[in-house]
Amino acid sequence: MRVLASEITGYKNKRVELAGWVHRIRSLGKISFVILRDRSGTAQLVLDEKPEFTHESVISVQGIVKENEKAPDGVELQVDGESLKVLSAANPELPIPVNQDPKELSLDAVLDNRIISLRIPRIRQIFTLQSAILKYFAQHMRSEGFTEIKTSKLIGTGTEGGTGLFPVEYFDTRVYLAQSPQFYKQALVASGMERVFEIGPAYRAEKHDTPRHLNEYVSLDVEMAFIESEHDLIDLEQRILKSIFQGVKEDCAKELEAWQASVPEPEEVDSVPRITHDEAKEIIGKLQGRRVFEINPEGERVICDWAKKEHGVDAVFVTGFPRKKRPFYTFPSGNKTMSFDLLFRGLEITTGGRRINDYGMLLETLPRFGLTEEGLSDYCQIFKYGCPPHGGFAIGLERLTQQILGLSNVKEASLFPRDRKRVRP
RNA sequence: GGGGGCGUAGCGAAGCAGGUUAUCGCGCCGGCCUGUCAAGCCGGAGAUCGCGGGUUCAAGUCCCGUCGCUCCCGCCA
Repeated sequence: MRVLASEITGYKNKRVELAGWVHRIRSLGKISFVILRDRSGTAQLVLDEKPEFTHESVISVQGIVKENEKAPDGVELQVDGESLKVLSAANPELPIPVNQDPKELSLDAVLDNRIISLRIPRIRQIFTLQSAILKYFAQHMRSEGFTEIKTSKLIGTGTEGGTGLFPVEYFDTRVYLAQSPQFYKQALVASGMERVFEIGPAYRAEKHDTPRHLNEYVSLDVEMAFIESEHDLIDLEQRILKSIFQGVKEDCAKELEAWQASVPEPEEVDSVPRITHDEAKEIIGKLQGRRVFEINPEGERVICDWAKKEHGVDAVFVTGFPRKKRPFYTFPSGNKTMSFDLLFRGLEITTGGRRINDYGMLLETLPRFGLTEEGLSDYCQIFKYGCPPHGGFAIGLERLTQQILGLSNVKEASLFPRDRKRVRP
């Protein structure tokens, strides 16, 4: 019966089968050591002959688990040569090394050879951690009575004015890839679900090419009824982040350690300051010694450094964005809005806010953004027949992953990133 | 969309006051080796120097164009 590499310690002096990829071969002639890798980790095999297989071939072996202080983990598998099976031979000329530190590899080499680079333990850890984020996000949402939804990614019109749309040929008409599930999650709140969340792709046809942009990313979307202001949403996001961070800390201790990374403690999440857009500009201006008109990426880093120093946490909620900086559906508050961003370790990972839920207010607002009721008739329908006050936000999955691990490029946090030039593999 | 940097073997790099056969590490192939831990030692193969054009007796090296990558800005999650 097959056991996992990480489990053999529990099978001392027993006969077991291991199966996996050949991670490393150290042949000394009459004795050879092979590091076998499977989803759980690695184990050392001892062979009495020179291996005939190549690195990264998939093999299965049987043997007795023996204790030996000279073995890497104190135990190793003394392989019964007869039992060795090469299940799938790998070409010896690997495009990139799997058993070396990937820090030396260029991002291009890693992404061009994605199928192979994901075998590199350190790289696969990124996605183990990302999986934990997804798990604890969904778990937390359910614990607060949110319904998980999956909405169409083919839409008739855009929602996030300003951001580009990818046109899609749809029979004899043209539709677009959704920039966000914005309209649908609002519609479902109004449908009576009250609280919904969606984990799904979002598409942005921006020609940006930066270490923090993807043209396709995974959005952790939340929308909730019966709120009064963005502060209810910030409270919710803090609870979500605490769950995610605690879960990641429990499940991914190994990954965090390997990456020399850490997640904020619950007290730190609780102490993330909430400052207005105007206050943020003032603080950044003071620290940079010049007037600040917009919060640019450098400003985002500066304000997070400030939060770290003043509040002991490397994150900040920025509220009160001016109306013209936010989409038309954002609930106004004077010439500001009930909206917020979350900057985490110098990068924006969330945008959200209360939405306009009053039909009349919406109709008044549309012209200010050059929009018409006719052009947004489906959307306007949501508010015609009773829609509670509500709001929501979205967390960028890859960005959150990137910031937790300190990755230098968000593409590293996407299994198969799509950017301006890359549509493969 | 604007600006900077870089393209040399499968991977990572050196060579760039122009000058014989383009160098190093890892990997790969062959040999030796019974306790390896990025094993070690010996030998070997592997490069149209991104592509196109130009200057020159001579171009990886200089000039122009082009493609690709990368970083910064704008915009966003």
